[in-house]
Amino acid sequence: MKKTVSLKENHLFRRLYQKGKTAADSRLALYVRRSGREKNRLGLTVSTKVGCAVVRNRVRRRLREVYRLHENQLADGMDVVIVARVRAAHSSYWQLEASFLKLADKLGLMKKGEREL
RNA sequence: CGAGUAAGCUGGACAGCCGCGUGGGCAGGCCGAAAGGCCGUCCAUGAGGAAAGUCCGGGCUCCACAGGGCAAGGAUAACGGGUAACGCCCGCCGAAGGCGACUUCAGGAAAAGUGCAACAGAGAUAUACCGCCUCGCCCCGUUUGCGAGGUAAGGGUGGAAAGGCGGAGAUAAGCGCCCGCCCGAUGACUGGGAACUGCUCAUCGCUGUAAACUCUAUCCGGAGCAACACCGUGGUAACGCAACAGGCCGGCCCGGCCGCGUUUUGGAGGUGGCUGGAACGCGCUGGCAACGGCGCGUCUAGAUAGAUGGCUGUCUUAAAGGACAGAACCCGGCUUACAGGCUUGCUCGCGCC
RNA sequence: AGCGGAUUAGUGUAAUGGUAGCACACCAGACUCUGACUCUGUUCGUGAGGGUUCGAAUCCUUCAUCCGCUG
Repeated sequence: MKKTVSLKENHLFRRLYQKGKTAADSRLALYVRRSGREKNRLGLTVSTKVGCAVVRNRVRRRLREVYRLHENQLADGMDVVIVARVRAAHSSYWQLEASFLKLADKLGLMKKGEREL
C-alpha cells in the first residue's frame, strides 16, 4: 500500500470515533475524517467478540486486501478506520468488498471520477 | 466377514496474476558532508499436532541469602528403572472392571495419637430395647406383673452391628468355649533385585474416613522477557555558573515567554535480549521398554497493532467455499479440541479349506 | 502474552461434609369501592463433566464463562 500508513495510536482512534463521519451496515462500520496529510492512514479494529485468533486474522487480512485493491479510487489525506462486526466472521470476501464500497461511497470517500464505478 | 481393543502416521498437492514479513545481493536511482535512510529489482525463506489451556518441570535474567541447619508453608507417595528435571514416561506388583485382547486406580501409615460418622437404630466403638434362661417378691403363675442376675444365638435400623457357614459336646439359656470347611491379619519358611507371592506351620479375629488434622520418606528461596541491559525527549532534586545580561514572538515602543552545565531520579520512544537447540533426519548398536551410545548429514519463522491474503484453474477426494485451530524468550511433559484418511499387532464370534 | 480472583432462585447475599437459608422481585389470596401500603402463602437453586466419601454447594481434578492487574 504505497500511499497509506497504518494508524496505531489509541488516541487517534478515539478522536476519530468522536469527530469523524460514520456509516455502518450489518458487517462493517466505517469512520472517516480528513487529516490534511498527504497520505491516508488506515486503522483496522477486530475485537475478540468476532471470534478466535484465526477468525480475526482472516477478517483482518480480507479487509486489508479490500482496501489495497481499491486504494487508487479513494481520496487523499483521509483517516479511515474499519471496524468489523460479528457477522463479518461468516462473510465472504465479495460481501466484505460490497459493504466497503457502499459505505465509502456514502461517506464521500471515493474520488469524483470514480463514483460512477 | 463382523464386532472390538491397543499403538502409530497424516492433517491436501500443483500452477498463473496481484500483494506481505525477514535475511542477503545489485559499480542501480534519490536524499545526505558522512554514517546511513528511502525506493526499485533479483534470490532464499516464512505457523501447529495441538502453536491453545497455563496445570507441572527445567534453561535464561534480576532480587535476597551467600557456610549450613531448623521452623513455617507447599508438593509428591506400592516397587524397580529412564530423564537435565518433573506431579512425566517405561516395566512390574496389587486392587477393581471386562468372556477376552485390554482398561482404570492420589495405590504409604487407621495396631502412634486427635477428630468426625447426620437421620434411623436398644446400641456407632461401646451397648441389654425386645427376646431367651435362672432366682426372689406379690394375689403363687400355663399365660400375666415387679426386682436382681446371666446371655450377643434371634429381631429390626444403617454405608458399617465385631469373621462367615455347618455341627456336636456342653449349658439354666448361650458364646470360637470346642470341631470341620472357608475368609482375613501378623510372623516363620519358599521364589524374586524389590514391591510382592505360594504349599505349609504358628498366633490372632482388629468398623470406616488421612481427597479430616496428623505421622513417615523425599523435594521446594522469590519474581517473571511487560524479566533484564544500554541509548534517551519532557519533567523532579542537588551542586556549580550566570543572573541591570542574553535568546524567542512582535515592523518599533509597550508587552509576553524562556535560565545554562554536570550528576541523580525517572522512563515517551528506540536498540539488544531473539533464536544453533537437552535440535532434526538417516544408518549401526545396547536395552523387554521408556531411553541411551557412536558415525554421517542439514540449518529450519523471529513479527512488535503484529507478516501466509485476494481472484482463477487442474488433480486426489463423499466433501478442498476447509475439522480443531495462529508462533510472541526457549525447551520436556500433561490436559483439552479435532472432519476425514491410512498402517500394524492382538482378542471374540461366524463361515470355508 | 504473563499473572491473580470469582461463579448459589429473576437480583443481592448466607451456609462446620449431614433437610440449601434470608431479603427484594414475580405470582396467588386477604384488606379496600379501586389502587398503593400492609399481612399470608406458593414457585423459582449450588456454571458443566469426572472422582474421594455411607453422603459433596463445600474436598480433589479437567473444562466453560466472567472480572481485575501489568502499556
